[in-house]
Amino acid sequence: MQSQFTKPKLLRTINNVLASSTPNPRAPEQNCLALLQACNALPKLTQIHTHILKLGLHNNPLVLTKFASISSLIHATDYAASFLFSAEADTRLYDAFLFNTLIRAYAQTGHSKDKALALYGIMLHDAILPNKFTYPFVLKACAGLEVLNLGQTVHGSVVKFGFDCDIHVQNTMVHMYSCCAGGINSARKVFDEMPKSDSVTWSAMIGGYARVGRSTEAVALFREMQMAEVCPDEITMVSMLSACTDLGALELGKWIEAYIERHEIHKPVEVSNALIDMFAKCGDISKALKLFRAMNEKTIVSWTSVIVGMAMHGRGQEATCLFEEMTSSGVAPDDVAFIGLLSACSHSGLVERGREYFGSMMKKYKLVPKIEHYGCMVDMYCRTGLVKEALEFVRNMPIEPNPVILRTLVSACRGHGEFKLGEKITKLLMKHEPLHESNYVLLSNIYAKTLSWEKKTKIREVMEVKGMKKVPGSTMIEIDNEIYEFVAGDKSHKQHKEIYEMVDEMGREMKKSGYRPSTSEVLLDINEEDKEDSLNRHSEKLAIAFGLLRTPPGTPIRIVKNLRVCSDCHSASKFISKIYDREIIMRDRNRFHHFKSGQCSCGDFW
DNA sequence: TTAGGGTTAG
Repeated sequence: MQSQFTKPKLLRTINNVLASSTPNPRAPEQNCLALLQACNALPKLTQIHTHILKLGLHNNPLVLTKFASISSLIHATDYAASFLFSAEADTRLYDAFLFNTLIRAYAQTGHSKDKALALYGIMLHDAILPNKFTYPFVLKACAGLEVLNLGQTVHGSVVKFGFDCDIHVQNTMVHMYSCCAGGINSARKVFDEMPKSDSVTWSAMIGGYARVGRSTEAVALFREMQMAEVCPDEITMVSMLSACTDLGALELGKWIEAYIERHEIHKPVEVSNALIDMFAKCGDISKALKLFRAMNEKTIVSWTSVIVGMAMHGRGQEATCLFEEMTSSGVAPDDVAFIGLLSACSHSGLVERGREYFGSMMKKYKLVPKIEHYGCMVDMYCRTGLVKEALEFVRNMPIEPNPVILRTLVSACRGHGEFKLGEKITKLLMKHEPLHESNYVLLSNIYAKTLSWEKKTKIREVMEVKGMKKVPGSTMIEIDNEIYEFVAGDKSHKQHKEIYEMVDEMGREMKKSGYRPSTSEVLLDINEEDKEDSLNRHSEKLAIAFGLLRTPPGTPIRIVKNLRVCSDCHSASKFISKIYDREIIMRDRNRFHHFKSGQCSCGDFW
């Protein structure tokens, strides 16, 4: 459109026709189409709109379709829709192509996907038969809105109208189901029943598994894809890299990188971004930085990925430098970049800088802070022990604090002896979210800390009655391209005997070096000896023991914990890194810990 | 004259 508009001849045409009081009566339709072709801005569109009405073409499907398509190109879909679906319009005269044009426009824009579905509803109401192009748009809208029920209804129509053998429609169906909460198994069912599949089909399913955190299945499916001799493309690679990132599987990630090179797979910016994110979150931040520096074209996503990576590795200072470099290079930060930046300040205890950046969001960059940004600030105050400031900040927030923020406050209260206040906030939370298990866990932990065992037991009983369970802590380790997962007290592994012997040996050696188990962190009403035993069976220690057994001396041990690392395992890892001369790289829910020669990169601040 | 899968945070 841009190039057409700059053509002076077309400009003259549009102005001449609009100025003329007697448009060519023999070809009003062509006249309008030519006008629309040359249109690239809303003021012109409104003039053409008047023109269409003047010529009595408001029921001409050809003109209306062109009107809709041009409108969507210049982001004026709402304007077109209000004209096309005004009270006077006879929408029964419209065809599928006309509807598709608007549905596509709405399905592709961020906040208007519901309008795409509304139009599909009108289409069915007016008995206008959808065609094979309608469904990919409609399903995309369902995927974006994550409306499983509606998606299932649409699935029914697809079957009813006989479009269920079209591979494009089926692929979007897999995508739609995999985007909706609780829909992943339906996605797999559609996937399994497809008579033919291509790289899009496999990427949609692999991406779906990666999205819901069933990354082991994503990896398994990629192996099946190779067996089925379907060639993966760059999009499959991005999905696979997401899965590696989720699993913390550095070796597999490196293999994917090599695969891309070996098969000369096209490397658009999204692939590089996914690689940066993978290396950063799998523990190799220097490689992530190296890739980032080598990129010719950097997008806001590239910058944000590397900033977040730095933050996770406790290099907050460097994260802020990268942010400064980004803005000087002319890339404007968005709200996601600010979440990365603020969490970098939070993770590195840069309170003053965090405050300054938060202030600059509105003043300098005209961005309105969202609840997540307020959350970062509360997190920052709480981590640094500034509980009073955190409470003051929440009181002065222009928006209501969400449960995430309240839970951050409660944790801080527990950590800094403000038990009464913590209890008060938690009870408030439980009123609002009676089925959210972490509220109960928080309260139960406060009772454990204040040695109120009776109250704690009662909470646990309530949880049991309501059928809630605490998410079990687990630690993963990747050895020889296999991923092993341990939970506390795990005996499911073939080598569990050797692992427990190793754990005992580790305990003896650590005690010789001055390690004292932090039994105060064990929130159970048991004696000291049992507490020690319970600490030794933590998933982190089991994974480290397994790593010591199965990897060559002197090589680093990389482990991934699903929750925040416990303080005893944190302290034990320091001792182990020194005693066994091993670097231990641990990713927990929030960040990385690099243990080396008895020290941790986080400086005990996490 | 219209179609499908992908990257950053939470």
